[in-house]
Amino acid sequence: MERSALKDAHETVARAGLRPTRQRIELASVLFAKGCRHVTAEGLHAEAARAGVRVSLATVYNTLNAFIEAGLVRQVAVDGARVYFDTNVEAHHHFFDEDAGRLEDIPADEVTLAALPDAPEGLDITRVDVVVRVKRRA
Amino acid sequence: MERSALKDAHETVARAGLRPTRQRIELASVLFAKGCRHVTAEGLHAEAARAGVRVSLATVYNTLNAFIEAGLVRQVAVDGARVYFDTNVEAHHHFFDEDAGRLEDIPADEVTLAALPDAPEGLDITRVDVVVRVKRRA
DNA sequence: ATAGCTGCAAATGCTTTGCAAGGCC
DNA sequence: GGCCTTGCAAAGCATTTGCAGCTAT
Repeated sequence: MERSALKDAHETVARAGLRPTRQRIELASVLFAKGCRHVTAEGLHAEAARAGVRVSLATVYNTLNAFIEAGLVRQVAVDGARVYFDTNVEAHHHFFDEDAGRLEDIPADEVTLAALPDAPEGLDITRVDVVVRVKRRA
Repeated sequence: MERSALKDAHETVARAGLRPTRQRIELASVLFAKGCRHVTAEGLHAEAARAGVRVSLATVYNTLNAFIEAGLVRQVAVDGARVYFDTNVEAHHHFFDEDAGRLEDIPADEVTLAALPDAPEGLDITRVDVVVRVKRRA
């Protein structure tokens, strides 16, 4: 872990209005080090451990939930069994590989929604998620 | 529960290649009685109980899973906390009310996907799900 | 100092499973 | 009769929470 990565992570956490604790900074630096990613809590915990970062799984959950609230990451639900956390908070969509249980980004401009119905009375649209489910060719 | 509804349900179950047991027939008749619906296992269990149908929650899960396998219902994952079962297996999309945790169908022809990327190498698209998230107006 | 975090372990909530008893062909 | 299904209770997972101790400001 380079010094600059930790410094950036510190800034990211602080600017999000969260107290920059050791755990949050280190998790942020693992999370945002390599571009956009899709991780599970368990996965991030394992990766952090591999990087020599000591954090409890409960803290990983608490931290990810705090990051969601702060708008640093987004939650993606595709298969009911587990929740994915997406470091890309820009408008975009997903491929979901049903065999591997893996998510992959689709840039927003590669999906065009030509028509969309109005939201039911009294409700506003907050987001439109498109999930393209894919499978190994038979 | 009318006799004809149970007879229809019996036929539905049998035609799907499942053994038409009392529980499956009764659950099918509750499930398919009123057009398209979105239920949780717990919800169906409660509704069945209200209709005087005795079934264990475990059997509701087993039955719904059997129905999925048989193509009678479809699973919808929108919020990670619970799984919804959709009696509409035709192509269509969903509104998801984040406040109420309720799903509502959007007919396939009200959403137009003008552009869609190719699936990654070696994978085929099995389905495209569009979820329009809505919220009470602030 | 003090309000907010962390870690552990226990609790929770949804879903599945093991196994004996019962039902369908 | 034989195999599949049911029901109950217990197990299993992913996630959350209670609480005592620690840490950033």
